[in-house]
Amino acid sequence: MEIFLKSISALNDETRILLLRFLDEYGEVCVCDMQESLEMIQSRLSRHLKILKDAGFLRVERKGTWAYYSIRSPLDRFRIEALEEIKHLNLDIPKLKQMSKNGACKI
Amino acid sequence: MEIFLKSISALNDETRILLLRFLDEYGEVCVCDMQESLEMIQSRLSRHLKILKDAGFLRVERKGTWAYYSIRSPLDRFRIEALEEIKHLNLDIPKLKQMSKNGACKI
DNA sequence: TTAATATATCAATATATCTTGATATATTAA
DNA sequence: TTAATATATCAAGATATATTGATATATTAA
Repeated sequence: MEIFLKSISALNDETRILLLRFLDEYGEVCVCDMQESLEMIQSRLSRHLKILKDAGFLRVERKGTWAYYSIRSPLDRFRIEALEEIKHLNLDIPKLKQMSKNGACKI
Repeated sequence: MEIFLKSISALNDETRILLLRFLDEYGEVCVCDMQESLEMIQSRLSRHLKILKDAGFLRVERKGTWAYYSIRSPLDRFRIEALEEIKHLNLDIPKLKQMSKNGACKI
């Protein structure tokens, strides 16, 4: 599918809108911390992160066992405006729980 | 639904992407001409036009029996960028058939 | 290499959206 | 007002997408 159409269908989901807002807020977050913070089961989270990455919104960096996701940079103007609009939605952003620090993550 | 989310779900359909591109190309077009040009049955066309209008992309002006649709102006930056992206998709735009002129429209 | 943890993918069901044909409403002209 | 044309909405089945639990793969440490 064309990348713009992919972006649109990626944005067309409340879970993914929240993921974008969350990462926009906290920067670089590992999957296990997202599971805790957003209270999502792993398969669901992983699926949506992949869709956002394939649509050009996210980048991943692996550090050992963990995968750290963040908003890709630089973004094109369409995606920048989309993130701007998402910011204006005034969503409730869950607090970031950093289980990965001090090795407390046992997921 | 929030207007931005409406825009996203409005864009998440190939038929509507084509309608936007078509109106971006030809300006102000009446529904009966769109039916002819795009070879869509009336109910389908009407449904998609309503979704695009409710999402803030289109405006309608009634002139007698006919309803003329066009891209709304001014548009916010997100929608401008979206239209720009759609332009770059290089879609095949059907020729405009103006049956409404000279009263030839008998749909 | 093995065990433990983290992440990705698969398959089935549930949910949402599109298309179509039928019907309802609106406008104009006779 | 009635007839004709244009547009909008409704309801049903068809199609696409999301969620979930199960399973597969990858990485690290012992």
